[in-house]
Amino acid sequence: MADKLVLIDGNSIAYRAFFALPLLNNDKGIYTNAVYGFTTMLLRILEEDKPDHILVAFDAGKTTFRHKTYEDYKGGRQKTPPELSEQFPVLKELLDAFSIPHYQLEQYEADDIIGTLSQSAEKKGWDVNVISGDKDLLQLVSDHIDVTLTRKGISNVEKYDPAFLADKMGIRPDQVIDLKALMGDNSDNIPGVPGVGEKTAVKLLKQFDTLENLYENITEVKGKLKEKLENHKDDAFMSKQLVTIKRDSPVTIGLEDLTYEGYSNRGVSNIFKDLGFQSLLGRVDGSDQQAEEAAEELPEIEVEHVTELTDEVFTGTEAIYVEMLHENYHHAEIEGITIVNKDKKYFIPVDAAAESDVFCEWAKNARKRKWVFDAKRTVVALLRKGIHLKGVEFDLLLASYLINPSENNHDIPSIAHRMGETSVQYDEEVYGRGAKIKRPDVEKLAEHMARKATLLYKLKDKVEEQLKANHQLELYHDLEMPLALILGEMEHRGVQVDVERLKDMGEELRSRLKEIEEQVYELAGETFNLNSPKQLGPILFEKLGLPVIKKTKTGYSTSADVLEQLEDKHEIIPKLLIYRQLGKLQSTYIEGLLKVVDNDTHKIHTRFNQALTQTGRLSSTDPNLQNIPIRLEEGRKIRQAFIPSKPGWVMFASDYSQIELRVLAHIAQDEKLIAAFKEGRDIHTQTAMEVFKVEAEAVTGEMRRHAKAVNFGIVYGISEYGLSQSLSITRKEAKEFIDRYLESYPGVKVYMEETVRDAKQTGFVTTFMNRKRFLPDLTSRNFNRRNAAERTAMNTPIQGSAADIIKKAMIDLHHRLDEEKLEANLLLQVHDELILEAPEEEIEQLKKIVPDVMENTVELDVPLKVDSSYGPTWYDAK
DNA sequence: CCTGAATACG
DNA sequence: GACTGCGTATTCAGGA
Repeated sequence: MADKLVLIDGNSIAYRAFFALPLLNNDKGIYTNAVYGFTTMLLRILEEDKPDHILVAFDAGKTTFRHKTYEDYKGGRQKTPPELSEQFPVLKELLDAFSIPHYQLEQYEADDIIGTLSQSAEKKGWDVNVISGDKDLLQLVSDHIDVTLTRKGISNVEKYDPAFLADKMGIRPDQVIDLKALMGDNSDNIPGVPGVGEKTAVKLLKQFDTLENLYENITEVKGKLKEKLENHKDDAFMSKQLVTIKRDSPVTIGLEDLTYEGYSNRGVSNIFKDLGFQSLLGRVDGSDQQAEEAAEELPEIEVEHVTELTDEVFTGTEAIYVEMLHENYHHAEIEGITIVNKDKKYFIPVDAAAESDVFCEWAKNARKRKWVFDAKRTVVALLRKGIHLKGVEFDLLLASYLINPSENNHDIPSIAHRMGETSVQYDEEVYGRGAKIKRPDVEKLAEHMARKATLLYKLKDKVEEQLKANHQLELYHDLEMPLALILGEMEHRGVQVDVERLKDMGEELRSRLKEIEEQVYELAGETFNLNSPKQLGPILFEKLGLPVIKKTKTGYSTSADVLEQLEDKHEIIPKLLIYRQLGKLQSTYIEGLLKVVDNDTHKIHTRFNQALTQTGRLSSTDPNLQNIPIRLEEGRKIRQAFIPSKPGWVMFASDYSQIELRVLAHIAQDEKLIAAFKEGRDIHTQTAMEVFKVEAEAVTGEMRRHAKAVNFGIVYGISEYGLSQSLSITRKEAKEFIDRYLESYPGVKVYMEETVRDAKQTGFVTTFMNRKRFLPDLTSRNFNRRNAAERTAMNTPIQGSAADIIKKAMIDLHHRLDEEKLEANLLLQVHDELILEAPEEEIEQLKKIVPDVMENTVELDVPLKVDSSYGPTWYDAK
């Protein structure tokens, strides 16, 4: 096989990576985002392309030979930000660690180096892959030279060969130069012919083939275009000269210098550690060996293995850590328990603990203080063994989440490493990952667990200080910690499921799906995998000739909103929509739920993730019980399978009405919005009256629908485009709506502006209860990122404060049910509603108590409104 | 084993 | 001119 050479345009890729990734700096305070992005791309190239030769080419200095032709070459270009320039030396160090050659040449650009070397390589019969973000490089494409361009960001790439280029742009590689000569390039300050864009240029080239030929036959061009071409003939030819990549630049490096023989794992992982690229460590080979080495560097630790427990083990305050090697603590086997206090470290087999009165008494004594990581996980797991853990006073997981929800690794070793404690290995290093997870010998296990438990001790004061500085102690102690225990109870209790009902629905769906499937094949004239958009696309848009509405990066979009627009164009479309709808029900909600129902009890135990969302909401997994269908009747029937756990009981549900808009009214202190809610008016009608300037009687259904969309949009941090899409109106009309909305509710307008301004100052936004969210992208130079961050700044205090409120309501309700000695139990929380099960006799009381608690858990300047309902199944609680 | 498209919820 | 509404989870196909 031919040798493979990869040539990377270093500046271009670093530049792309820099703007694609948030401006993160590592613990040493140096910016690393460009280096990081470059590295992920490099690792992928090495893994996928497996090159025999490689080079990273860089631009040299400020001036190039092109400046002699044209002084203003690359003029007007923004100066490279210093945050990026400072990363180039680091990048070169990193390449050295990878043993990858890099090269630059005075007076020449990376393009010319690549152009020259790719020519020589091609002559030798090598296959070349050029990697860049710059379309100019496409002129190098040939039978043996592919050019891979980054699209959005850096992970998203497109590989061009001559055929793909022809398909995509309609031109040959050598015409790329003529194309650029005509259309110019703003970023390099290449003039081209003003008024000629890509479309016109391609058209001209299709007709005339080359720039030279175009001007020879200029008489064939008509009108304004001809005039423009003639007036800027010189510009066009100079531009052509500028964009032509030199294929004979005087490089002092040869193909023989580009041989790549792999890198030293040790060197690369050291530089990764140095730069703080923890997540990439797993991608360099030999991590086993590395783990061993890391383990050897750990300080000695002495763990006492005990099976007979005595009171002396417990000092009054201990860290307790319960290990499970699998995520789902409702089923995972407990590997052991570690107790660490200021004196000693103990490892206790779980059965020894469960059988020990001393241990169980200690556990359930709330006056004995316990420090843990993930109280909910710990408590639920121990409960399965009959151990009731009480007196939890510190939860490192929740503390870490509150300090910065955007950190995505809230495990003990990651938190510790962030805080400068390296005395622990990552779980993956000790236990392995994914399918390779395995229990180490008990000595190793005990040591690793003890190290983690010890860190609870070490980190407690630090994180609590930080919570205090953030004014988050109340949020932590009075909201999240008590909530964790309530959620634990809910999860452990589970929800009863009517398995037979689910199976019956599944049977019916199965036959209906089969029927539709056959009809679709009939209409398509062939069979294919109906679940594959990739296979469906060509059938719809090529074979059946339906109009293409939207494309995805991998092909035609066949999403529901596209299909809906094609609904009357072909009989097959409605069938597809129904197939999708029913297929989702079958696979996710029938089969998916049946898989996780406990065979003995017929209950489902979800897990609520309390330390995940960026806004403070909960999420639910394994299964997700927060997205059980409701909007369409077909799907809603799934809820008939969720039933009370005892005969004579009912499902009882209470939900907040428009909590987010009410929260908005309160924080924005908008008088009109507040008044509307105080007077109990229909808020969407009210908005319609304001926006359309009409009386209540004159509000049509259409007007109300539009007003409703605007209200939603406002909560999400509206954009004209977003609103225009959701209402299928023009952007101009959408803008009109938004402007009129903000005129009508001036308080909201001020709130939106102030929130974004303050957030830019401080770098974060907060909620009612001082939940924090950092938004580094607010200062991004990337338009899209910045805009998205601004919308997030507007939305998070609203969504997050609503989350605070319902969480507090859950705690209050839990107390209240206790006080009132009711048997009713909380089962689920779905963002703005609570689902309980209760004896029928309690219905009348609950109808008062639950809304009472939810409505009064906080006092806002607007009333909170709660609607309740109940019935024999969840479906009926509507 | 991971990613992207699609679809479910608030 | 940027190509776009906020927050989630699961399933399937398809490519390493």
